[in-house]
Amino acid sequence: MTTDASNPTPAPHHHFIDEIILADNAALRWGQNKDGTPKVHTRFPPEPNGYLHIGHAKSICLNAGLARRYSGHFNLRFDDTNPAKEEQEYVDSIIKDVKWLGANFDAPPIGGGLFYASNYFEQMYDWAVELVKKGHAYVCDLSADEMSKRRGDLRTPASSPFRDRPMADSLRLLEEMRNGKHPNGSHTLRAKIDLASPNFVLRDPVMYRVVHEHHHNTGNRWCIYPMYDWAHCLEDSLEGITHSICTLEFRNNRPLYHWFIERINEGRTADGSGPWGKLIHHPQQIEFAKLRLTSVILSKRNLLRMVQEKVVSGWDDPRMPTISGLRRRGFPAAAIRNFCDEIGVTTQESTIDLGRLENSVRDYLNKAAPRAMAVLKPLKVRIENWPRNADGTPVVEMLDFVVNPEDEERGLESARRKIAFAGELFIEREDFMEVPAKKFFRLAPVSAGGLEVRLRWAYFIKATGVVKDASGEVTEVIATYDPATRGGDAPKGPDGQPLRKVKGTIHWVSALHAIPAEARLFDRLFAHEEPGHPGPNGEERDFLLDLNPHSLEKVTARIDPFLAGARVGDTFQFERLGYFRVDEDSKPGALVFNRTVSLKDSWSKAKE
RNA sequence: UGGGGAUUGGUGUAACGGUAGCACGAGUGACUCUGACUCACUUAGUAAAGGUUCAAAUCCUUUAUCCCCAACCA
Repeated sequence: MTTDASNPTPAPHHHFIDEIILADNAALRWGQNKDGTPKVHTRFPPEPNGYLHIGHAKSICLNAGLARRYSGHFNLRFDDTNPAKEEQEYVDSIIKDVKWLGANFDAPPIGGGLFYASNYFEQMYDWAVELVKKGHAYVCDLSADEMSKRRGDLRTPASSPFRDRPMADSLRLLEEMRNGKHPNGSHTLRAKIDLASPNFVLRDPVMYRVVHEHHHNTGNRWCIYPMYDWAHCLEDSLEGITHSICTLEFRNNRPLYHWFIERINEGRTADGSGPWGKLIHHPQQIEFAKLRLTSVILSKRNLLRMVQEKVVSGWDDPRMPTISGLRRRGFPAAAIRNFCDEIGVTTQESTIDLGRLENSVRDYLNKAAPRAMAVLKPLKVRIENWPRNADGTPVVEMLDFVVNPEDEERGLESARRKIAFAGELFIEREDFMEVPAKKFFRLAPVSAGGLEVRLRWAYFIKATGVVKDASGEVTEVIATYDPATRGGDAPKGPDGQPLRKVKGTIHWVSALHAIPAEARLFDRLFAHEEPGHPGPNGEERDFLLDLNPHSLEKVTARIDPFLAGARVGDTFQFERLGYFRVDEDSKPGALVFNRTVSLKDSWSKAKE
């Protein structure tokens, strides 16, 4: 159903990272490829400790997009340096999600490859030994608690009694740590930088800690694991990354990123003639503002909590902002990409209205999704003057239905299919009012001032009466149709113009033919724009207090029998209702549709 | 309290000393076999105060507000 041609990606917006790359390329700062083009190599480096979400999509689109734009390469790399939090399940889901988003790390033209930080552990260890030998690192015996106490504060420096430990001792202890001779928390390897630095990141940061734990990739080969700062710059260096793009909170870490590489490069030369061999590649770190969305939680910690506390059905609950949740909800990858491009890339933190994301989805699906008719909350309409066969059964007519009037290639001439009409149907309960409000263009009894309306692609009808149950609720509408309006067009006069017009067109399904299906209607998960916003006295509040109790509504809809053949993942526009995707929970003969997003509705807005 | 950053219409984002523009939203209207889509018009902004300059969103000074940093997380 979905083709890229039907939705050309708009020209990408230029931002400050483009400026940096353009300047680097002009100066050939990162050298050239074999064909002479300047090198550009980016990466997306998730820790496999959770599922990816829309915020990661911004980073993925940025990094892969830059690689594409500058004929560069893009890597997917797992920053798997903490076995305590990481799992294979997350690795698998991340690979799937990144591919689904179209960031082709494993295929030309941008594919740079799939990598694991854990595959570099041996090299990292060698370099750590090198730093000890160069006098830039030492083994510290302080416990985490003691180290924290000795961290100092804004005014006072940190301290460690092990800072001047002889190099030989540190070398021996580091090897013992690696060989499993020491328990968790007993020792760390620390960089010897500046215990009085106003930047806490530089107060002799930990490079390695002892963690006796199984690792999803390296198994039990290691019991010391590198910290982020020590590992990340080396991973980038080993992969030849030119532009290491991360989020704003790593700004304080940038000096350390450079410090480590510079210390390794001490005593190294371009031709390898120095005592320590060849220089290693020194990438550039660039920070940008992460995505924030109104009414959306985007922290792995809190998303994990929602999964664990079963506030949602799982990481892929269609209300979740995870990539897997959005996919299941029906957000196309191309729409997410368009969104990420539209919102821009800057260094100022901002919050995007969730409506922007939904608009990107509507824009895309409007062009791409075939139409169908379905009724969410049915109200029966009986057409009293509908003809019957000799045996008393109603006549069944087959009418034309346009598959997608927004199809750019063919417009209204696009494919048509047949839909059955037999005089008895369901319309949306909302499309009928016993006493019509002002500006209500839909069905209402003629006696109450109701107008003639069009049943889409079928006939003009007028409501002539209602049937009510004991409680006074309308259970059925009696109507008459005009046979001269077959197909939904009014008879035309000699000038070719229709002789009359109707204000309202409503959707319907044939009561004799429609099939039932479950429709899941979603609203935002949180009722407040800033979940967990501070209370009236500035006190902290649990973000779960802002949960929207009405974020999920299930209804039994009546749908066009044509949809019986729909498969999981298929997306349709149910006319006037929104876009719906067939959910994984569907079973043969029992379809489940997720409403991806509703159509804009200026009538419901006008009512308010 | 130290250090590092950020402030342009309701929201997001351009303008790199020389006409404050674009998008989204909102409003109005047109069109319409989806109250959708599309189209037209309207709306509204340089955080504050000083200074430099022929000229300041842009440079300088001060102030205000917000974000990040004292994990053996990333």
